[in-house]
Amino acid sequence: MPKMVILDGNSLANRAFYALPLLTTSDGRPTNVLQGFLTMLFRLEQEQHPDYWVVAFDKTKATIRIEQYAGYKAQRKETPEGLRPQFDFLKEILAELDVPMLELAGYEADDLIAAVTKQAEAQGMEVQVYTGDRDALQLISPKTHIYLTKKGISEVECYDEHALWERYQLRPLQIIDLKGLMGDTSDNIPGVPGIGEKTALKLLWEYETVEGVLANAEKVSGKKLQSNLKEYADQARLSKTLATMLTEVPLPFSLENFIYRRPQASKVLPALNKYDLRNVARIWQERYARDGEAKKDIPEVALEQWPVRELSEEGWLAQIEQWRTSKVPLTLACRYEGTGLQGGHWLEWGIAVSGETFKLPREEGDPRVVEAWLGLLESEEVPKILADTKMTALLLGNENKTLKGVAFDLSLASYLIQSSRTKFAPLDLVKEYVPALDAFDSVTDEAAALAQVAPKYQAEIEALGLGDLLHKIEEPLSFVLVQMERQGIGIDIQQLQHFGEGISTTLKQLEQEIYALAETSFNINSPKQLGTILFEKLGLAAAKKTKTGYSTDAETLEELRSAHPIIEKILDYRQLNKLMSTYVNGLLAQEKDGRIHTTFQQTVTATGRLSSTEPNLQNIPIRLEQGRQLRKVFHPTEPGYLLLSADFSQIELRILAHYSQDPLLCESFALGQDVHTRTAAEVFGVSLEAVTSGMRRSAKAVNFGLVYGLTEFGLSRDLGIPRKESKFYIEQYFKRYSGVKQYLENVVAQAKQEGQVRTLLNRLRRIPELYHANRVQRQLGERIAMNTPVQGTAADIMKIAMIQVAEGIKSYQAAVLLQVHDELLLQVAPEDLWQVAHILKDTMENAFPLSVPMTVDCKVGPNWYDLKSYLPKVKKE
DNA sequence: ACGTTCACG
DNA sequence: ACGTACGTGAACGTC
Repeated sequence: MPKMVILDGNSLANRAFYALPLLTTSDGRPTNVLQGFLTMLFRLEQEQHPDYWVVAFDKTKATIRIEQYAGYKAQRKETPEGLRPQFDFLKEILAELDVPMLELAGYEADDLIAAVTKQAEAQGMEVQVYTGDRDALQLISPKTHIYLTKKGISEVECYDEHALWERYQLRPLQIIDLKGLMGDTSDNIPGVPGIGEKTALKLLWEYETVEGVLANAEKVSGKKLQSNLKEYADQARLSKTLATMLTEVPLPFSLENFIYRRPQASKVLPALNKYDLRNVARIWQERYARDGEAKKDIPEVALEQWPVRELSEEGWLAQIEQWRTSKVPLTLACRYEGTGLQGGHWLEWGIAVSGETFKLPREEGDPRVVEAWLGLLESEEVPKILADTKMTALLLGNENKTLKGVAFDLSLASYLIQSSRTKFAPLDLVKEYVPALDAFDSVTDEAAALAQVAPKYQAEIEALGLGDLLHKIEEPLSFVLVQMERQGIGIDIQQLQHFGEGISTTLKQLEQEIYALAETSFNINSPKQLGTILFEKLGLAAAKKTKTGYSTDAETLEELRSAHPIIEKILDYRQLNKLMSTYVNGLLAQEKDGRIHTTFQQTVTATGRLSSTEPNLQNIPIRLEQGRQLRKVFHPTEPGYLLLSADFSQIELRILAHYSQDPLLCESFALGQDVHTRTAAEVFGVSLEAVTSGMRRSAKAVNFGLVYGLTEFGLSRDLGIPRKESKFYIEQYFKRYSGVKQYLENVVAQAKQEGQVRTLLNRLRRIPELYHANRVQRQLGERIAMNTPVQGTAADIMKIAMIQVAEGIKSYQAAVLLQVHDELLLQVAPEDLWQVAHILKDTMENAFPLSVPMTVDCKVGPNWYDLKSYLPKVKKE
């Protein structure tokens, strides 16, 4: 049954005005009604999911009732000063929210509500009326429920026939009689003098209606009451008439005008911000985040069943030929066994095109048909719409076929629209527009569904300006990642095992020493058991706590280093155990034919970076020498080849310089200075020559922090200095680098306005945290707003570089093996080293020119540990 | 399934 | 008074 929700605008606004303290915008406009009304509106929207909704308002002209009774509402006070303007503000915001409003000259909101209710009931709808006015209880019916505001405004109480009976022992229409007898001072309905709610109820319980009461006036107890009923009989009848909500209103339009449309974030947030309605914006944003971002203003798609066309072998050949020449986009679904790199292979294809589907199974298929089909998949000319380009390309690659002609990748599109999404399976992609869908019945069903939602994704990509990012960066990048994953990186298993044996020996020793010092054996890997030993048995002072108990992380233990000899052993144990379990054992488990093939995830991070799994080759140790040794086991897959690494120098700070145009930061890069040294000179007010290593270290931490959204706490912790000192550094920094300060403030302010930020290449990240009820979360949102454009732009630039590098080195004996955010690792034949290194450096430095120069440092060597600088930086004139 | 810890940029 | 630097993935223990 469709659901119609009707709101009594005037009544609710009044309620809100009196229920809430008088809040104002910074320039003094009152907003408490807006806050109260909208809070309630959003709550009911979320809880009730109306199919139709409308807010009714009084029209401030003479109403029919004044013709009936000159005194009607005469006693009513002037609308209070603070309330009146809020009606206009409210209507303005409701318009932005696409909430239909209804007002009609000569009628009160009450009457409009009654008329809409009756009409909606007649059309078989369920009706909910939200009001603070008990008069509306007269509308209750099996189909209509009234929601009365409780104490505040956002709390409501639902009345149906049963609840009404519980409360008053009256039937809905008797509410009119109740008012006829007792009157209503606020509307100046007189009623009968001496009759309040108590007496009126008693009379109605006995005699049902005003007419019944008047007819039996002699029988009622109480002389004064009897005489009043006689004297004011006409007034009682008139009062009853005045209290009756009119249902015969000539509504100038149909209920279709009240169809619910999901408010659009792009209109809602600016409208709320205009009135400083931060709390309301927060509620909206939370709801919007919970519901799933992309659903916001997207209509659901009604999936059609597309018929499956059966073809003979000759028919298939003819059909494939027809697709080859017609070049209509084919939407593909693929069922397969195994996974991309583990020799997985396709089982059947679902093909959807122009309202029809086709199923091509590998098994019964005529080999000629399969060959022809694979030829089509390899054709650049035939456009394909796919759910997962990378997996498809890997599967085809397993039989030496090269996927070409990808016109639209739905997973990547969805990721660009909602970078926070976690599920990109075909069913998830379709469910975004067809929430009720549970499963696909067949591969043709899946292809048809994908084909029907694809235009929605395409439209959304266009609307958000993400087309170039999708087609020029993410889609081409998929193919580069496929090459890299297939190539893998060489790993020296024997060396790794040897490395592991050394660690094992040390670990066993440390284990025994720890047990001896603790005078008991326990599981050192259990933070819980370790905490008990350290802080209870050994009585060490617990500094931090976690949710579940004592904190035993390295930072905490470091503080205790001098307190007990066991601490140092534990820290060593932890470090070695990490190397052993995650790296030695982890990598050994992943090795195949002397190589490691990672999987690069292209739709995981919120910022646009890649991630690497099974194994993660983006977090191989480097900072500590002991772990760094591990890099010795990584080498080229081809004998005699060299590893060539290239990393962007200070890419994030350069992007910050570009964004902020801060003169000092830009100059520093333009002159090719050491940026940390320059920062130290500025912050400490000394010459470049006078910068000490300590000063540089502090400045470096500040520079790092900047990119993360600098905090006093973070900096003080990072440098191990008091908050006061870190505060001083930050102040000094922003004094000198005021352009950076200005930029960071601007990006946060803009993010709060728009609820999102973008990178230089237009990548989008929505930031619901900015509107979270929790302050800590909101501050996180601000740091995200500062960090994402910088980190995300770096990711964009690296992706462009990867595509160009892969293309640029094609004719050389070289391959890209890994990407580690700001580093590319290649292997190259010695004879091609010089040329490939030049191409690499040149391509990366010019992938996306900024207003400051980009510098790439190259290194070369036999393995990932022994790398020496190559192509030393050329001083620019 | 979740929390803690720690490896990387 | 609180809880904090941004972005990830893996191993392990605990529930």
